[in-house]
Amino acid sequence: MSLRRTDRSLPIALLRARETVMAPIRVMLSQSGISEQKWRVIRVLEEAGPMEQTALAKEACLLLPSLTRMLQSMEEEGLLTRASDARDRRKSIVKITAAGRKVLSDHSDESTALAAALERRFGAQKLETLLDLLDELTERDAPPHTDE
Amino acid sequence: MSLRRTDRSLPIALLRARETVMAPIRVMLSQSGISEQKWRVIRVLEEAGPMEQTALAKEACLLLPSLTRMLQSMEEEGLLTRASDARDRRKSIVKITAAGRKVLSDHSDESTALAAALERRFGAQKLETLLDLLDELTERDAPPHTDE
DNA sequence: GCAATCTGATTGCTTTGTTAAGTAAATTTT
DNA sequence: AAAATTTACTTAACAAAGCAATCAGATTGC
Repeated sequence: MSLRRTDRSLPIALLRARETVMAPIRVMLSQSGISEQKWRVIRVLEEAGPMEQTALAKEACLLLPSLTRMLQSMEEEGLLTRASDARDRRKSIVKITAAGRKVLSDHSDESTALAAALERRFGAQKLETLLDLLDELTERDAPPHTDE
Repeated sequence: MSLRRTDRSLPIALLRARETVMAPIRVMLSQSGISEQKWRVIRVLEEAGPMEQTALAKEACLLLPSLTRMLQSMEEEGLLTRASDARDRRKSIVKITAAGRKVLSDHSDESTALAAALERRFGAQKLETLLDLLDELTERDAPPHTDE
């Protein structure tokens, strides 16, 4: 039995790195009572525009049942709207509202400052390299698939 | 308001990358009914030896309350033991058992194979670079701390 | 030596994750 | 076109995460 050292295990290393990076962001978000997940949802919506839930779930790294529940409360809070697609009435199109955008803009400066602080601490060049590697790893293609 | 593109946001990029990497591992673990979190706990315990819960929580990226509850069931399952420290009876020292080690060895081969497959797909050199960057980012030192 | 504070772990409550089942609308098959 | 299948989302049920409050054992100040 010879498992990798945990700090050379990619899943664990990714998780630890994320915890480090998220710590100050969690502080920021907790002040306005918005969860990490809701923050991701509105960021994706703002970036990608109105979209259906399945795509949104994928982009925001959430499972559809979790998303369904969250969207219900977020709709009640007025952060977004849902409307069923005219062409395909199974689909519901989610769209960010002005109030949703306001949540983003309320935290925009601080969020940018945090990102800048990280960039200073870690190095702009390294950050670019890291992001490139992560994007490449994530590659929206087929999964590794070794067991067959 | 100018937030980064989500794929250039480190927290989101880390999360998406992790989801990609974890997918096949989740398949492996689900077959033996062990959760991702328990897997991390026994890996850390095996690697670092007996340790108190606060340190274990940090290494395994869990909050103490979550860990407390997990340890209760893992102790019942015989994967580990808890004993209160003689010197400081607030602390409880967690130690992996033979049964706990067996869970690791049961998945050792497959786990190694998955890691190897990833290495082939992604490139050994890139993987090394990525792990180095992640380790450096995680750096067990003070957090960024910009708000003061 | 006792009150106040700090630390490590636990418990309670709400939200989220997870799996499975269910519903409704589209698509495919025959 | 009716039946069967697939797709998109929802609901349900239960485990786990996350946060706040609590408890017990140590430490510190007086």
